[in-house]
Amino acid sequence: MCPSRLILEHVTSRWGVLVLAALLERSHRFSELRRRIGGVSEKMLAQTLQTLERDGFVHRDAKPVIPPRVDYTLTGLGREAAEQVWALARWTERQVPEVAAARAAYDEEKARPAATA
Amino acid sequence: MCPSRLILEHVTSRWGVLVLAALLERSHRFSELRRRIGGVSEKMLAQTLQTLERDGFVHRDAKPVIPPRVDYTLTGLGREAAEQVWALARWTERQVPEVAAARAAYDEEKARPAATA
DNA sequence: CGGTATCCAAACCGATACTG
DNA sequence: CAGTATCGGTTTGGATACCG
Repeated sequence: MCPSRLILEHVTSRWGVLVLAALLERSHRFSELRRRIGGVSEKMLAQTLQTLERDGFVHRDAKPVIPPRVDYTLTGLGREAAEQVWALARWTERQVPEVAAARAAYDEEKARPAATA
Repeated sequence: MCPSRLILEHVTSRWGVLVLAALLERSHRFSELRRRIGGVSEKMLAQTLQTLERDGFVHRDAKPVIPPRVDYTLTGLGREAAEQVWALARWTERQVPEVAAARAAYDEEKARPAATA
């Protein structure tokens, strides 16, 4: 697989985008992220965060206190990535109507038994 | 799921990016794409192309000749999308060394039983 | 040539239970 | 609070065989 694919992968993964978007606004604690994003399991959030940390996109700041407190912050690389991905997501959102129209046309075309133009 | 996710999904899917990149250069026939991309099964290529066509990113031009000849071309929307995604992929490629370094540091950190800073 | 249909293995992901 | 471990359902995707 092309090397960049490995990065694009988590950058565009289901939860990766949402984590990046949340952190683009400000740092978050683990449960804050979980509540903020909504619908993500602890497992997936932890996994996503680990991958992002591993690749240098987020910084994990674990404070040795009780109860534990861990803050996640974007690194410089992570901020750049988040901005890129966020821009793409925004562009995509603007195209939603056009895509919806294309889908409708496509479905109608397929539904039609034959003929017509 | 957020609506834009559905579009981002195929735009950033394993083969979607590669198809868009290939078509960004020029139109391709089905088997041309298959050879060009390499490693993609007929099934996945067909599926990818159908999704992209359905959403209005590529135009499918089937000529009623024997043997069959089908050309795939980017639509305006598809070209925009391809450029965006391609730009992101290029940016990603430039960051590969930085990410590799981050990974190495991360792995070394994990390998270390304790101490040091 | 340009697909579709079927089968099967692997990966993904959520729910749950448990730990430091 | 911030995770890890395990299990099982769902989805994904490749190989193969076949059709127009």
